[in-house]
Amino acid sequence: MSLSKHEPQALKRANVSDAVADAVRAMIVDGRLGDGERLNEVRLAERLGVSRTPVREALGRLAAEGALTSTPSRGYSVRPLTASELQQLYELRPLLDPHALRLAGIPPARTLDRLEKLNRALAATADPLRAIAVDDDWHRALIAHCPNLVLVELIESLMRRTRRYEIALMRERRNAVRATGEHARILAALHDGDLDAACAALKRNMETGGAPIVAWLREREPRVAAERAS
Amino acid sequence: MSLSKHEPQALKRANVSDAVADAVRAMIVDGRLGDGERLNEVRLAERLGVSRTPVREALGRLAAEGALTSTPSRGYSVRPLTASELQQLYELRPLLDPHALRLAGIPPARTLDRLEKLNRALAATADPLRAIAVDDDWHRALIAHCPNLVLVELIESLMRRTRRYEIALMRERRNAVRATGEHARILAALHDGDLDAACAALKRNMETGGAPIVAWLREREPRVAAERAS
DNA sequence: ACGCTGCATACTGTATGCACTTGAAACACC
DNA sequence: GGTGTTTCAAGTGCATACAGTATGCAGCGT
Repeated sequence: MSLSKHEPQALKRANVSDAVADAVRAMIVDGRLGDGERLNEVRLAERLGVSRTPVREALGRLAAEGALTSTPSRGYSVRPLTASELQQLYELRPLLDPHALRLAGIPPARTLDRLEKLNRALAATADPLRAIAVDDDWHRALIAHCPNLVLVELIESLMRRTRRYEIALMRERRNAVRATGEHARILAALHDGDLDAACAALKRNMETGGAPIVAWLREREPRVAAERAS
Repeated sequence: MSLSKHEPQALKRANVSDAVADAVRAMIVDGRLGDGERLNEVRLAERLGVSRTPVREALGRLAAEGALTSTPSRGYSVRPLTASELQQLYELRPLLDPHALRLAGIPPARTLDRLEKLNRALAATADPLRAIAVDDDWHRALIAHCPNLVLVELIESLMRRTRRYEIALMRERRNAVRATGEHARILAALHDGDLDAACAALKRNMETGGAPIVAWLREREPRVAAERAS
């Protein structure tokens, strides 16, 4: 791990604690902090060049978000997701995303253009990590016009909670599975003005999306548990 | 520290900050803290007999949960829900609850017994505030066997976020609207082993449930805005 | 009388210090 | 050699102290 001991990272945001929260969030999703890893408050504070207080606040908020767990007198650690919990997260998307799309209705032309552009970018992107971000953006754009913002925020939250494992898988297996074909079918239905068909296709897309990641974690889980036991 | 002459909260939990979070949560739902009200850290700390540090941690976590908002240099305040946001919360229940029930399947006999008992208690409860709790319990019990715990937790979170307004309405209008009839229809379908019918009835139940609260807030909203402007 | 400016106060945001708990290594004992 | 005990270091949890910022008010000027 690259640690610049004395000069902290940018920490641009107004509140220091928000900045710390962002920094730790980033560490979690991109794998610098592994599953179940314990966070040392003083080291974190030193590394970021701030005191323990804003660090503790940030960690508390991340715990409230579900990214960390706090065990009494032992501080915070990265909350590991079980394979079954990850599966449950993915199982909600076939329910929520089509509903959001139905509420959003057929997107306007400029959004359809953007969706096609994003899908071409997805096909063209070599970096699998970048592909994950583009895929997320595609789904975000698809439901951008949904009037139920609580639902949109909910879907975003599901995406955030699963992203860490998608990235971890992509780091191991370099071959990204792209859903460009399924996206194209959804777009075709939308162009035809067939909202029902688009929602059905989106549902299928969401049903298949999570399977490889869950399978990967399920296969990997016993190994991790064994490591932890030793 | 001056021993508090008035110590309203037990503060039982192991962590002080958790206890504070619970206390503030309770203050919000039962109306001691009104919409948009600002929280003074020192007064809160004194009243609960602790220092500011755990208070700040608790407030930060409540903000992460969405119960409070933090405005820079002005601290935390109770996050008011707009009528439309409240409506969006209620609009998700007809989607989520039936799905959870379908995943749960027909409940075992002892759960059905419990549901009928709760429904009779709902009909018999005079106190409208107690009735809200019983109704929530009924819906919790209905989906208790749902294997997707993320979904169950999600529904609980929606219940928490709306409860404050249900209680506020019940305080004004003392007449509670009981859904015992709709519950009975759902139970009848479950007794018949007809899961589809039960889910459909539950969907209707959820579609009608939120309307009066949303209407109440929508009617009340301009008045509140005017008060705040003055 | 009205508005503007500067000051005082209150409160938030951050840092630091202290006590207590926990985990583990060293040690004694079996 | 293995096991139970003691001691000690590391680290969290809470309290307090300090600094920066917004807000209300008084006084001044017009």
